Amino acid sequence: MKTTIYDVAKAAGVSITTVSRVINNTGRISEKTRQKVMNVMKEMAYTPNVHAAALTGKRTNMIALVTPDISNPFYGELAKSIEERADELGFQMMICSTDYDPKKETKYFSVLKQKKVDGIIFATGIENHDSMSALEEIASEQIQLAMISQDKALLPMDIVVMDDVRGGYEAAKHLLSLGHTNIACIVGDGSTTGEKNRIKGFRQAMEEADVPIDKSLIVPTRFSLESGKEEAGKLLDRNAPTAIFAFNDVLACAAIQAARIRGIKVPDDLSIIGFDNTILAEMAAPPLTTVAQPIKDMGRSVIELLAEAIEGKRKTKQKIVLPPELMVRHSTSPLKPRAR
Amino acid sequence: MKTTIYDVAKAAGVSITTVSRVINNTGRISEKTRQKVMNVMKEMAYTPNVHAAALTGKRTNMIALVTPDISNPFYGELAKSIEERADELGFQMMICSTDYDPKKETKYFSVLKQKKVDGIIFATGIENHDSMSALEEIASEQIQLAMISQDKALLPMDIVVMDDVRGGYEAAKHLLSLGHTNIACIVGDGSTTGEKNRIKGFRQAMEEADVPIDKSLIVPTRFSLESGKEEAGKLLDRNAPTAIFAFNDVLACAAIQAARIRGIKVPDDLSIIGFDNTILAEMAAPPLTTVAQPIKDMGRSVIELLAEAIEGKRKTKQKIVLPPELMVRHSTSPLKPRAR
DNA sequence: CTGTTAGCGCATTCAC
DNA sequence: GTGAATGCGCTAACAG
Repeated sequence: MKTTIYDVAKAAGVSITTVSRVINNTGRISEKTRQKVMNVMKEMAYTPNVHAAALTGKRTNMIALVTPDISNPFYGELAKSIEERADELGFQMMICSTDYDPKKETKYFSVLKQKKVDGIIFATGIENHDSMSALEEIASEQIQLAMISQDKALLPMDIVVMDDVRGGYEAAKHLLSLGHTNIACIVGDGSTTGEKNRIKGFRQAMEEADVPIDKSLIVPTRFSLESGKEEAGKLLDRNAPTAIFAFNDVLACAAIQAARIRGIKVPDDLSIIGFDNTILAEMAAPPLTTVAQPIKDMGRSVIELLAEAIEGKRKTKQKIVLPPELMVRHSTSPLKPRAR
Repeated sequence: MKTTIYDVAKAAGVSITTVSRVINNTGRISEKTRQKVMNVMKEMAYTPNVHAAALTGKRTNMIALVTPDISNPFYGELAKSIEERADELGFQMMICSTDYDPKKETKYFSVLKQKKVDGIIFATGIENHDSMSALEEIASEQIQLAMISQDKALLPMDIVVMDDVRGGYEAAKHLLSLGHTNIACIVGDGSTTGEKNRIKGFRQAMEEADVPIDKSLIVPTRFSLESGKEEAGKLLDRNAPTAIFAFNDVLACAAIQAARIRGIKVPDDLSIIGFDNTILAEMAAPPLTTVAQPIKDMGRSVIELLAEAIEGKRKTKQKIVLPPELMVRHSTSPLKPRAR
């Protein structure tokens, strides 16, 4: 049978209180009995029952990552970086993939409350109204909250984001420096804070360079490969931009494909810059020039903030903004004098 | 404060047993009191404390997915398909990314035991010897085990794999049907059952076609993009295969890049076929012809098997073998008469 | 059909 | 320094 604290206590000739104390390193115990208990625990291969501990109010060491889609490389890489650091800090991670479904979101909040996770990291906005009330209960139960890669927390929580304004700015700047002025943007549905900020940065750079922005060159998509190909295709048929700023690597790949079908050469006839720097950027042909999000750092930062909050080391919420980094590869090139 | 089963019982004017019964749908209760209790629970927004329940031996509804690397699209997509079905079946999923580190593996096994997860799905082989003893304890504690995409279970467990022999066979067959005979294979370190079987299938097809196999055309890699590019490059410099069978999509992309650098056109001068059919296959330029693993089905199948085992519906272990599917895209083409 | 009671394994006052 | 006793919230005999 499973060995309990009683078994250990008996074998060590002490009370369960003493055993509990050496486990949690609380109270005062003589070095001698501590050693004895430790040895017995090792011999019996004793591991405390987490649920019994949780029942008395102890932490569960579980955190949850709420993400729209783990199969998306960006979230996959994010999850990995969080998991790595979480493991080091002694936390296990539950994955909640909402699949952009508000119902699933709400449902998950309910189980997270039940499971008494120590903290939750949102890699998605919280869109659903029903979710909000569930979330408020969660917050009132001492469960710590944090948000990553989004900046629309409706409740007080720690936040880690990248400087999207600067990201958009640098992307535009790069293209401008190569001589491009006829630049299109392939965006998503425009709802996320990230997108809005990227556009803002883009505008800023264009204004500084005194290049007017043609609104017909800003094309929305559903953030998917299919949708990206379609919209990029229409764009290329309609206008003739010499450069495209895609708001993520998937859309950049889509643009490459759309160009390819039309016999437009990247980067010779058309420069394309992506965003995120996921594995796709390396894989693409040609390899993608892209604005890198510091995924690893972002992941580490959130979980560290969250851990601090869980341990009660800090009561004030914090916001960390990390800088983007331009990765120049081979999908962008100087504007050719007689291009298109 | 958190509302407990006592609060509900009091408010409903019944005993906690009755409440427990309606929660778990056990025993016989009059429809009337059941309704009453249900209403009260809803009004009070009561959710049972999972830990208290677990303490009495009830299931935790937690399962764990042990994977080498969730940031790898293949495992990401696998995780997603498992999570989706798990959610439907009422299970939450913990992610354990071992990062190919035996120590982390062992450590995870220990916490999984503590947490009393209902079941564990291995998407990795179990390599570590220390892990084995930990695993045996786990198995002895009623925790159900399953393995996916690998077939080297050291303990009895349910298994879901793809027919890799056939996958290798179909890849070779496809290339042969296009007229290729000078075919190279880019493999990994050769350790997994999947690889061995793919080679086996490849050999089989070649033999049937009476095409001799040149062993120098089988090049090992570390399964990474970098390593793949390097080895593919050496291969192309050294021999001059007209086709390459890469053992996963990452390696296929690597081969495309290596060819590109050398001015070798895909698929005109060189046909390349991948394996897995991850998002990379769609993204690649040209889009990759590849042997699709039925990731979604595989994921669904394991979790369903596991759930059955957890619910005790079946005592005998089962093995499901799913068929691969050839996805013809644009990275392969008929051998040109005067090619290279 | 419903209620009483005794644990599940552990943390935590209080005493000693 | 150490231990006995109590309760965390729930399930499962056992009685009615």
